[in-house]
Amino acid sequence: MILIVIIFVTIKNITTFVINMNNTRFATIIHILTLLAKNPGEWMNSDWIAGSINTNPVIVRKELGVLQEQGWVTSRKGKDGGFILNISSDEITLAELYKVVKNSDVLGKKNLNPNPQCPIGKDINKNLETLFTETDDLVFASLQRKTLKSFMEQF
Amino acid sequence: MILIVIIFVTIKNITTFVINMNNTRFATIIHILTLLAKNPGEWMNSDWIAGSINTNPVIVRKELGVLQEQGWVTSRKGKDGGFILNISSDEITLAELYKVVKNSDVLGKKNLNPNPQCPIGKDINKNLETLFTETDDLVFASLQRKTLKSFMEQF
DNA sequence: CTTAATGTAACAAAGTTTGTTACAAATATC
DNA sequence: GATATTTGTAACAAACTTTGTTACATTAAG
Repeated sequence: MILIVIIFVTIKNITTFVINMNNTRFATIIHILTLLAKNPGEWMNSDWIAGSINTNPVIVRKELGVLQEQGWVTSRKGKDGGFILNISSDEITLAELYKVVKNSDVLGKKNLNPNPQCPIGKDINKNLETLFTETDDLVFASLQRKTLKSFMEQF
Repeated sequence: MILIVIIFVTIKNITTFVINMNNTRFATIIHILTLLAKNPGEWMNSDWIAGSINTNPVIVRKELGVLQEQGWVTSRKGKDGGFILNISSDEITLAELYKVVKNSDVLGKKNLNPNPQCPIGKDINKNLETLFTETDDLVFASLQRKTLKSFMEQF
């Protein structure tokens, strides 16, 4: 008995139906900080870090620039240069990390100009704002209870 | 017995994960459903709905297609056609709405191929998965306590 | 038959994120 | 001082997402 099953599936324009927000920045900076926290006092360079994450050293340096602005990291140029953690890992909460890379609300964005002459359109964004803020606050509160140290100690 | 299965799948532009929802789909579908809930028994057409949201009717019909798949909405073609709510608004939680539109974690996507020879890289995605899931569950639990009805009654 | 509406494919435009190249500036070591 | 190495950053390119648009087949009412 020969059963030949040919399943031919063509999926077109899949992005129309799939919500995708692509952003690895949280994953990237927590990876960087975990590496630095695990290697205190060592000047780790962007090439090495990029090799661990499997990304580009320039991306790593850009993110490290952000982390320096927060005062969490110090850099040293030149030979044997690199980056070290500038603060104890239990002084950084994941909420602070999230804040650094967050660029929209958890539930997304509001539509820009709902119709002010429609009873729903008139108030939708005010009511969404309440809902979106409440949801974000919940995430923040949870992340505030977690530190880089506790994350790092899992490794 | 010989079983030959040929699965030929052409998938264009499928992507994987996301950080913050950087889009308006949640706002759009909750707007649509609020309109329908506020006008029970009325066949509202996509043009009218689009006018309230201030977007394109085709976008609205696409989203309404998704809502129909959930069984929440019924459509009628032709003259005097349109859409009505097919279920009581207190039977739809915002968690269900979110699920329809969400395809990524709140904290974003993971880096794809962290270095398995690095102690951090080796385990980072496993540990991020735990954190990401916990955060998502929190959001989901909160939204599960809210219904379309309670949202709609604010207007 | 005409008019009006959904359903959906295909494409276009706009926007965002990630990766790359290039090079100046800084620093350690010889 | 010369050399090698590393950060800092701008400018650009590539890849990917999201939203909007056009077009038209299908359905239904009158």
